[in-house]
Amino acid sequence: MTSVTDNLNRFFETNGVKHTAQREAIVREFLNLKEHVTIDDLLRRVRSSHPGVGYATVYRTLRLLKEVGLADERHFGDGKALYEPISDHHHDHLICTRCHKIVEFENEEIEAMQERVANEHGFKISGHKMELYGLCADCQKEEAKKKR
Amino acid sequence: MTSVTDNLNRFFETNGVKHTAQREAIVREFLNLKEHVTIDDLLRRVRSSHPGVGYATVYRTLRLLKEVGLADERHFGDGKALYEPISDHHHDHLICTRCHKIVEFENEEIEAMQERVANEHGFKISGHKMELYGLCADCQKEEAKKKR
DNA sequence: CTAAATGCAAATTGTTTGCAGAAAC
DNA sequence: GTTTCTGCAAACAATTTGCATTTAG
Repeated sequence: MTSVTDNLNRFFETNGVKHTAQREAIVREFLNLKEHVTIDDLLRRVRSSHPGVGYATVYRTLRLLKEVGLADERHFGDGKALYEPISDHHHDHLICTRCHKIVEFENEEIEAMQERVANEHGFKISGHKMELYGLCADCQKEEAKKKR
Repeated sequence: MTSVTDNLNRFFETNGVKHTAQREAIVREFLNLKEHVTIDDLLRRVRSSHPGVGYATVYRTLRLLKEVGLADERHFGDGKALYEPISDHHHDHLICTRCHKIVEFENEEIEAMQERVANEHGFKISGHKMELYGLCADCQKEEAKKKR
């Protein structure tokens, strides 16, 4: 089980990556996330302890994190990208189309089947994204109300 | 089974949508696609028969198609959006991370299981996206060569 | 001392919008 | 005739890059 600190060290040990205060702040803040962030979210958090950090540095650091395999970037349709730390166990997303709540889940069986399908097409899988869209329990109720 | 012409008619019958030459060209070209296109791809195709059509018109028409439920927009990581006609049977994507080849597939079992997982979380599903990333057969060979 | 990182502003890219003229209905 | 389109150019938003300066190793 890799801890946040492990990953942080792993990050700075990568070839010629220098250890600066702002990187430390960004990477640490990011790796502790359990949720998705936009660049602005992350920058805001980082600035609360390190004012003066610029957008460019966050973008650049996030790109590094992606390259090292510690961050995942996604686009849920709305303009801006969302980032999340790649955690030990992979998970997928259930997204409510009404209130935009996001629930994470994982399911071994589905993953196994994905593997099989990929093999049938000659692919060797390295990752995947799966998003299920629909109404969450609360919003189903709300929708039912509206119809009355 | 809805045909291209059915969908084309359906499109122009939508509330106050006017029937213009450029729309006809764009929509027809688009609905006949079996693959994904970028805006540029589509514009290029359309211009071969209707030169002078502008980007804006393609963007606007594609937005309409999305609203009417005839087009699907996605972002596979690279900057630009890809569009594809929504066909009768849903499918998912296998994407080669090296040559960017895209293979479509469908799998009933996985879909059934997605449904089940969603139910467990109280969700009522209306759609999903699933993308498997990895190396296609050809690129696996290429990669093997490189290592020698 | 040297190579790499920072912050800023300017540049780029993909997409959207305002508007005057042109078509559709 | 009125409303909806079109094409263009200008506007925008997200992200990237160039560069002078600072900082880590």
